[in-house]
Amino acid sequence: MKKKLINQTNKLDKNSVIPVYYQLAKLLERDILQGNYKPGEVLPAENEFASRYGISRMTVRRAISELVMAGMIYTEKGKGTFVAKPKLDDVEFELNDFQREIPRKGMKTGIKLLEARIVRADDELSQKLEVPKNTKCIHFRLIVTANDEPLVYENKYIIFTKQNPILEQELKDPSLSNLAKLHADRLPTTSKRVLHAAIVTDEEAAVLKVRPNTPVFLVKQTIYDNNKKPIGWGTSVYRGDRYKLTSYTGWGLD
Amino acid sequence: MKKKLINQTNKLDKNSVIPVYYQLAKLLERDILQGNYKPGEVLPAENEFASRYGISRMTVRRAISELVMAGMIYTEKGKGTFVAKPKLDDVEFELNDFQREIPRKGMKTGIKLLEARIVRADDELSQKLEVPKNTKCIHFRLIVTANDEPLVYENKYIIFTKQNPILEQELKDPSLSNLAKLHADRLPTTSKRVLHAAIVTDEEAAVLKVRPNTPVFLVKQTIYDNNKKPIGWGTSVYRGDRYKLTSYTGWGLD
DNA sequence: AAGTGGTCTAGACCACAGT
DNA sequence: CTGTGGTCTAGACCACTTC
Repeated sequence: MKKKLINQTNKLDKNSVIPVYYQLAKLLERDILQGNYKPGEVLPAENEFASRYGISRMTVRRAISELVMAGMIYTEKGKGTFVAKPKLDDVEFELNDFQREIPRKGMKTGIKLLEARIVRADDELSQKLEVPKNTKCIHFRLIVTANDEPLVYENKYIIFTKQNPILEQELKDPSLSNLAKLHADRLPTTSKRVLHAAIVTDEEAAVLKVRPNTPVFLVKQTIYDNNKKPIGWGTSVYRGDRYKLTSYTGWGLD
Repeated sequence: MKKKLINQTNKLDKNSVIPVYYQLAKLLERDILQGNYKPGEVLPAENEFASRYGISRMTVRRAISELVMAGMIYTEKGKGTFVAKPKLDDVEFELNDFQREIPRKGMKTGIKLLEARIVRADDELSQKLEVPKNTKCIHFRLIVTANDEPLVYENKYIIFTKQNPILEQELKDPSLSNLAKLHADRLPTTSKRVLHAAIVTDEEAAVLKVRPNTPVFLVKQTIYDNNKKPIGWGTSVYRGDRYKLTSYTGWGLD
């Protein structure tokens, strides 16, 4: 019988001022971030944790509840508790909602890959990705369309570490996190986005087929692995005449 | 002895398929939204709820936990459980963070009230506020400055229902929700904001002292009472050369 | 039937607030 | 001191999934 030896060196201190549920939650969080439990995998049962650590099942549930709220794991009644996949595309200001909204409004979306090639990091890119100059990177240039009208123009760079062919997958989901998964050997866990108000450059105006001085949302995104090291960087230019961001706050929203 | 009669007609159905903690949470939520418990007030103790409804204290705690997560109430160890004040200014895309960041960066902020007078609702305003044309409203025009440099230009309208003098309070917190509290007799509970990318109009450029064609964030906000009826409406123009929005998603952010 | 997570109980001890 | 919320226990029954 093969036994999982995860946590073999880890103990919970029942006499600590730190609550047991919190210790267990952090312990599990660490194991998940370290990859001892991988996304999609099932965790040991609650009763197993309870007997393994000599604590009550309710305490185990409290620990699990913490990670569920953090979005790291999820539960399925009768089946078990599973490690969630990091959602890097749920943004605070929800710019991505528009990509999902467009199909619902009866428009057909498309992705046109303008360019995908290996480049050497210049000054700006080496600084953004925290790598030496001339490091090999993959550069993607693409536009997102709705009913053949350009809506978004994107430039994305991934540190080149995995010799993968360019597949259809890129065209189905050209998000920075997906590109990183396909072309880098480190797992993306965190994403930073900065939203700017801007005016189209001449190049962007030509690609998006808009007049000069059109207002745009300019989003600069960096994705990181679990050690906070950058994996990829990119910019997205959203047509300001077609996009807006909505947010509700307060009570009674249900 | 005076007894609170709140919930006198409300019962929990222990045999329902709906969990007891959920029933209790919804019951409390309704009481809070109806104003039976007001913001800042202390709720009955957990043991009181337990004995009042004949359920375990742990179940009461689970119900309370739901509302704490929803941000409607908060707890203080040794003191009690209290009704929270609706935070209408915590925005999903966190535009307000900049108002708070500026002082931390050593700059002194100021608010300049350009205008505050009673107006009659025109077509657009009557539509936004869902009131008949010519309804009395208060109109505020103001700019927010940092080191005497204009950063934000705002126009705000509140339905006129309370005969209050213009006080210093408006200048300390000229947020739409605060203005509504001061000049309307309905409690604001919900806020909707829509963020646009835009270019300054001539009037805005003059007030903000920026060149024409400067990119800006244009935020249109509506605040509602607990019946989803609008109380106020306003627009805010943020200098795009000074503002940017940042958001982090994923794991390991702590 | 066996195993899982979801709910609930009736206690218990603790740290902290206000008296 | 009493009352409060925070934590924890050792059970229990349920609905659901899988075999």
